[in-house]
Order: sequence, then structure tokens, then C-alpha cells
Amino acid sequence: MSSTKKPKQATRADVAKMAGVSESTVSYALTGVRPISDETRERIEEAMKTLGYVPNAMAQALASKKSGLLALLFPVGERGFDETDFEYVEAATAAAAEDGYQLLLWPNAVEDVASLRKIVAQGLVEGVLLMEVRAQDPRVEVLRDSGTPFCLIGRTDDSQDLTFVDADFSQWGPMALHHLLDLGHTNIGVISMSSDLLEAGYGPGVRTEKPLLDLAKRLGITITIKHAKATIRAGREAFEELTAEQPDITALIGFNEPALIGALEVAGARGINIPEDLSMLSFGISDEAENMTVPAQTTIGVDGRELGRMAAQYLVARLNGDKKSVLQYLTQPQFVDRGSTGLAPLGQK
Amino acid sequence: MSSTKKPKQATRADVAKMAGVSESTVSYALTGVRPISDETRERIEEAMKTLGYVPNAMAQALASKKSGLLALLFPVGERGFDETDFEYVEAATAAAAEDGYQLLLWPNAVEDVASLRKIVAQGLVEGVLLMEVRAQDPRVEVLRDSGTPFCLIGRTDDSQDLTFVDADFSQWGPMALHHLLDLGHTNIGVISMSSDLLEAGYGPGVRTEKPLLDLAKRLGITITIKHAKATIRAGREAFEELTAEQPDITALIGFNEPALIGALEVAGARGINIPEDLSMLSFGISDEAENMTVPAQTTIGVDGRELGRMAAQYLVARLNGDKKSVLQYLTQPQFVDRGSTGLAPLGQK
DNA sequence: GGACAATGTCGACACGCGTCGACTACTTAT
DNA sequence: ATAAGTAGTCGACGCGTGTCGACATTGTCC
Repeated sequence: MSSTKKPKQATRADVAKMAGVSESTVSYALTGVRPISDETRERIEEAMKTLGYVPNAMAQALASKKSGLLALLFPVGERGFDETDFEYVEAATAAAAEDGYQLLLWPNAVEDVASLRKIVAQGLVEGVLLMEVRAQDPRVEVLRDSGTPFCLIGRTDDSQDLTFVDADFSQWGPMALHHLLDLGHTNIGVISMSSDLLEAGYGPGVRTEKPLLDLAKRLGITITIKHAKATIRAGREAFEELTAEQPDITALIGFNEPALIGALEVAGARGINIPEDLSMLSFGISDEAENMTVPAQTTIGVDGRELGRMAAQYLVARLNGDKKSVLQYLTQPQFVDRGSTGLAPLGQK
Repeated sequence: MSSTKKPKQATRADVAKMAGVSESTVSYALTGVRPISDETRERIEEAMKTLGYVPNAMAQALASKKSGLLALLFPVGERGFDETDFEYVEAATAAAAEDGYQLLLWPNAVEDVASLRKIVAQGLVEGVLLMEVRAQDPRVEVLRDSGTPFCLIGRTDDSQDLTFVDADFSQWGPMALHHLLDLGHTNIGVISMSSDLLEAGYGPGVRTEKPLLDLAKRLGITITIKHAKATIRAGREAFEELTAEQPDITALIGFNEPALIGALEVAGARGINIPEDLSMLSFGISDEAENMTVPAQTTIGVDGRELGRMAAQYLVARLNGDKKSVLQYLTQPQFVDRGSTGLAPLGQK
């Protein structure tokens, strides 16, 4: 019967005693800060193995002032996690691990500044990764004057002094318009994210729409935007409203994955063929989401893995004392043609 | 210019000095373990406030052997997070917070037993919550003989000695069958999750299918199961195969949200009306997902919040020294009628 | 032969906190 | 008046590490 008693973790003292050396020698064998003879090292390592010794994380952290922990502030009660989020969480975790750091997802509401302040003050984590950053984000201020290194995934309006990685959303609209204009589309509908998110200053929404609208005006393209919540149902309604208002649109840009699926459903039910009758182009759909829409969507998006990896690396750079250099990174949009766009049906050549 | 210098955190010594008391007095003022005069307490609290004192988490943990941290092992490289997962993560976080614990999501692959062993050995977390539990899960053994208290969300095949919360999946199939049989359905299709998950021993799949098939045989109901990956595309294909093989099915049970959406799309395109031509019933769709399907689905599922809350509470109970009592909880299935089932079309009355 | 550096090891202390034992100044029961 | 508490406080120590200074040993270069 395997008793589930508390198997008291062996300590450095135990290892030292068993190996017949002093405690500091054990330390140096572990860290390599000072040379140790191969002979002694072997004895120590054997003792560690038979005792199942693992250094106590908290004692290590206390003594060295380095916990090896990074926090990824994990938004709760918000827009849910989509595939892209997953991608960069995974990539950031892996990148942090490569540098010897553990990345923890710390559930925390965006508004809960008090908890955040306590988290960084109690010194458990060495650095913080912030996602779902808003245009004006109260958390940034807290982090800034806490002295804790941090890196944003996204950015605030006023971020020239900050460390961040973000997608270059300003290019998404123009890139999409040029592509569609080349195909002859001059009347384009957009199904974007909910107005709530925009008003809260959600970066991807804010930064994308304006350049898109500005360029459309310059190019003489008619744009009609519908904002929808991130549900299939909302997407259906948005598509119906959109086509009712503007029956002549020949192309649709989607920036809201669930809503896009809803739009596709309605289009399918109406016998609208894609791309023959209607071109479709989606923002921000990840590779994993490719199978989530039928037909697959031609996409302008971001490499989530790249973002996550860069974020972790920037943060680690700050931890390693790089206080001076500007660490800011904007990923170029990725255009993936999956055949959901084609020549405009009226063929104005 | 707000300098971003390291504002060295005040320590207990600083507070003691400013308040003119000993360090231990500061401690007792904080913990209340021993009485402190109101007068001194006020001086101390004022000092703490002006110094911005927050106890150092690692020192506290080291001295008290209590870190106040719980880990929720967060599966990476797996089936993604769905809405229900979110629900119980959120609920568990909240429940843990109520008992004074922080719940961290610790990204960790299910197979990465070595990391897990290190995590619990280094003593950073006091307890562990395990999700995505498999029928045979190597992590359980590691936790068991590490002595770290843990609680499963889900269970293994051999879990009579373990602490867990889980949905009572064995009831889902029978409940669904009785409901459908009452409506006159005797030929039922099922679109379930991918075979990969089942073979890996993914509990919800395994525990649901057998009772469903057994009861169907007893009742003389024809069941045809298709396994599909969790994508809309796979759901479309599954539905097409299913209806090709069994053109006479009058009801469809879905246990795979994305695939279900795909099935709905195909059904819609074929002009199949729900529930007039085909009844549909879904397993495990959460309230949040209600808007993700059109029409909304009649559902047999689980209250994710309840699960998460119970899991956290059970774990905390173990931490508080409750070693003896059996802490195991199976949630009753929740039936929510959203009108997607109706009388079988052939009307065998 | 001695000066010097490099190698290998030990002891002592600090990190910031929890907590035990002891001590003082009272209060209450005897 | 004495014993027996109780409230309030202090000093010392321990938690398990990292790391600095000191020391002994060995090798190297003139």
C-alpha cells in the first residue's frame, strides 16, 4: 500500500551531509559559479539523485531575488480566448522556458488594478506580460511605477516609451482594399467586432478601422460597416442588415470570426456563391481557424506564434538589464489566399 | 518626469523602525496571532501605508511553508479551450480567491511528467487542479506520490481513492435517448468527438458513449456514430456521411460543438428544417455557446461554474488537513430545452 | 626558491518573514 | 497579600537558499 505520507523534501543540508561536503559546495555544484572537482561533483550528484533533491523554489527566490516566474495577465470576464490567443500564449510559454523562465497565466480582470498592484508588489513574479491591452489601460500605469519590467501584447495610445509587440493593424485595411480593388470591387461591406470593444479602446478594432475608412474615401470605395458581437447569431443578423442596406456590395470583409461564420451561413442559405457572387476576406483568422469556415477564407492576419515569442523575448531582455534600447515590434500582416475572393461580378473590367 | 527607478520595496524592518516597534510586533499586527493594542496597531498601519509596504510573498512562503498558490495545470497542444472550460476556470479562480488562494494557470503538456514532478517538488504551489484528465493519466501518479494535495476535474478509470469533481456523463446518453424516444425517434445519428481523443481515454467521450449504446440496444433504437475532429469542416463531412449511410435518421445528437455547427450548415443548405424534419440535441453546450448555433440547441450539459467552484473547494479542503473524508462529486446533467427537438416526422404516434 | 594565480572547499551571513519563549504591566481570584 | 492569569511587546531563531571572504592546495613563471 503506497502510503501518501508527506515525503519531506530533502534540503541542501541533507545532500551535503550525504556527500560529505559543505552546503556551499553543493550550491556551487548546482550553479557552477565556482569550480568543483569532478570527483566531488559526482558524489554530490549521486546524493541528490538518491535523495530526490530539488532546490526549494521559494528559498532560491528569496536568496537570489529571482523567482524565475513571469506572469501573463490572463483576462477573465472578457472576450473569450480565440485560436490566435492560444497560439501566442503557447509560443510565449515556450520562449520563456528557453530562457529559463516559467510563464504563468494569472487570471485577473482588466479593471482589477488593486490585485495587480499587489501581485507585483509582493515580488513573486519578475516580469509581466499584458494582453488585451486597451487604448487607455490603467494597468500600464500601475506596472510602470511599480518598477516591474513588462511587455505589452498590443499597445496603448501613448506607448512610445513602452516595450510592446503588436500587429501592424494599420496596414490591414489598406492591404485588403488594394487586393479587392484590384479585383474590381468598389462597394464593400464590413462585419467588424462589437461597438463595446471599440469604445473600450480595443486596439485591433480601433487601429484597423480608421486607416481602412480613410483609404476607402481616397479611392472612392463605398464602405458599409456593421458591428456585431462575437456570436454566430449576431453575424447572421449583421449580414442580413448589411445586404438589406447595401444590396450591391460585391465583397465582404470580416473581422469577427464567429460572426463571419454566421454571415457565411446566411449567404449559403441564400445560394450566394463565394467568390463568384460575393468575395470574402477575413481579418485575423489563424491557421487553426482555417477549418472553421466553409469555404476557407482568404485572410489578412498575424502570426500569433511570432508575437508570443517576441513578447517573451523582449520581456526577458528587460529582465536581463537591457533598460535602454527601444523594444517595440510590429508584425507585418500575413496575406493568405484561400480562394474566397475573386473578380467583382459586374465586371467593370 | 516620473523616473522608473526601482522603488525598493519596504520591508518589515522599515515599518518597525518607522512605527517605533519591534519587527515581531509588526508581524502580529498583520496576522492577528497575538493581541496588539489599538494605539500601536494604528501607528503600524500608518507606517505601512506611507511606506507602501506589502509583505514579500516568497519570504512569507518560506517561513510559513504556505505559498497561497494553487496551480491549475493548463493543457497546451491539445484540444483547445471551449466556453465550458472557461466557465470553470473562472469559477475555480473565484472560489480559490475566497479562501485566500491564488489560482495560477500553469501551462503544461499532459505528457510532460518531468516538468510536473519538478513543479510540485520545488514547493511553489500548495495544491494542484488537474483538468483534461484521461482514463489513464500519468500525472495522477506523480501527484499522488509527491504528497501534494490535488483534485481532478474529470477522473481516471481508477479513481475511487482520489479527490475529483466530474460530470456524470453516464446519464447523458440515457437522458437523451429517453427524451428522443418519447418523441418517437428510433433511428438516431450521433456526431461525437474525434477518435483520437477517445483512444487517448478522454473521459467525457468514453463515459458517454457506452451507456448510450447499451441503452439504445436495450430499447431497440438504431444508433449510428460518426467521430469528427473539432472543426466545422469535419462536422460537415460527418453529417454528409451520416445521412448517406442512414437516410432515415430522424434525430441527431451532437457532442462536438464546432462539428455540430458544420452539420447545421449542411442541414440548412439542404433545406432540412429543425425540428420538423430533424430533431437535434447537443451534449455539453454551455450557455455562452447558445448563440453560437442557429437554431439554438436543446442541450444536455454541465454547469461549468459549479464544477470549477467545487474543484477549488475540495482542493482547499484537502489543504486544510481534511485527509480522511471522500471528496468526490458528480454533477447532475442539466437539460435545457431550446426547441431543437420535436416529434419524429414519420409520426409512428 | 619565491611570487603569484588558479583551483577547490568551507564557514558565515543575508534574504524577509513566521513564531516561540520570555518579559513587563496589569487585572482578577483567592 | 499572593498566586494566577491576560494583554502587549521584544529578541532570537529558523525556513532553505545564494554568495562573499578566507583558506589550503597545486601549478607556473622568472
